[in-house]
Amino acid sequence: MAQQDDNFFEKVYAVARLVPYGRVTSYGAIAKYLGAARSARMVGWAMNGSHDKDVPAHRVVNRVGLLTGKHHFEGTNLMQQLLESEGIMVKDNKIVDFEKHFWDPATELA
DNA sequence: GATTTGACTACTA
DNA sequence: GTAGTAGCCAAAT
Repeated sequence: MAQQDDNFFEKVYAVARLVPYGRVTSYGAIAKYLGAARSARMVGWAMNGSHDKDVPAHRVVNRVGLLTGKHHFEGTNLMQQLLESEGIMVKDNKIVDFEKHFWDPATELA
């Protein structure tokens, strides 16, 4: 059985896992890649269950690179710590040079 | 089956 | 420039 999973959630997880080390993406970018560009919220929703999956949700931020979902992590700085651990600079819960670290699946994966 | 919610995004005041 | 509201879509209650 292919693990493609037709579920919207699984698609989000799949893309999130494809995010390369030291890169980040936005909910809208993933949503767009899934064909639901206007369902950026769905991506975040899917992330709610990402804890059961090995999904690097810390690499997924909002369109401005703000760590909006950090509240959903265990610690208050866990998300930032993970990002900094990958060489990404985080300032005030926001990714520095977000554009440089931005990884768009629709562009990178095409 | 209808209502609420939700880790977003964009527009408008 | 900041703040608030509206629009989207899909899942959970």
